[in-house]
Amino acid sequence: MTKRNQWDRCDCKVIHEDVVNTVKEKMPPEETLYDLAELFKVFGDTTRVKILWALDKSEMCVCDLAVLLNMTQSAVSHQLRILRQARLVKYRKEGKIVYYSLDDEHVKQIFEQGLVHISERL
Amino acid sequence: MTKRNQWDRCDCKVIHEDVVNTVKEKMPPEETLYDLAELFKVFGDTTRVKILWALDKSEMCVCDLAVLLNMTQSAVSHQLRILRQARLVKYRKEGKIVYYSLDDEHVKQIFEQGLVHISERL
DNA sequence: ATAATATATGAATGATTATTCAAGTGTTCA
DNA sequence: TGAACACTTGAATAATCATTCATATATTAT
Repeated sequence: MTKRNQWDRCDCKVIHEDVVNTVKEKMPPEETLYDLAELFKVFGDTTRVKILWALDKSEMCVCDLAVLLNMTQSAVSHQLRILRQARLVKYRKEGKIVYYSLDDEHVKQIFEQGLVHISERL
Repeated sequence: MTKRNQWDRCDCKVIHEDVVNTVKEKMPPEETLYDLAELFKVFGDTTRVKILWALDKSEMCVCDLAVLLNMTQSAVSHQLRILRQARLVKYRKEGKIVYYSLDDEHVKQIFEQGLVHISERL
């Protein structure tokens, strides 16, 4: 008596086998899809979207962003670290003040594509 | 003796007041930025990225996707619900089989912009 | 009607994560 | 030197979320 698992119960794997295999061949490497998801995860937070949008308008220091977003400077700093690690923002120090700015010209385009999608679902 | 809060300790709000105000005026409405983040949150998961990528290549049923991604049908179905709610995929029923396909021509463009960013950080 | 199949879904669980709090580093100014 | 400032960071907490498991619905075949 062979034990059945979830896969054995699906006939599609036989019926659509060639479709699945063709798609499988066309899929990018696992790592690429993972990196892509990780990048979008960074965009998937209101605070970070606000920061990126603000920095697209003007270079700003951490304190400016905290005032603008009405958040603690600590919370902003934590989010800036994530944006730094994703190489979406860069910074320059001027005395004790740290000025952040965008480090990617594609951010705006990604946002715009997202906005198109949002505006279409009315 | 006036109690000081976090905002009182920051001089930037005085120094950079006009910059902050100018940026504030240029910011999109709160709701737009929230929706944008919600959309990217949907893209911010490896499973969903894989599903979207696969559906861009071919219409597929839930079982096909489960086999392709080596996941349980239940897990795939849960993620498809999220993609449906975000209006990124649509479906058609054929008997007991449900075929899913992409419902947005911008998905590919958003992915491509993301890939450009990833490929540039070497 | 019953069994098998394809999919959906609610509850539970474990993992991830945004924010807060407290403490730290480094710089400027008195 | 020391106090104030701008910012960073680690730990704790609370909220969110992906997956699993069990069950439910709908369709087809016997």
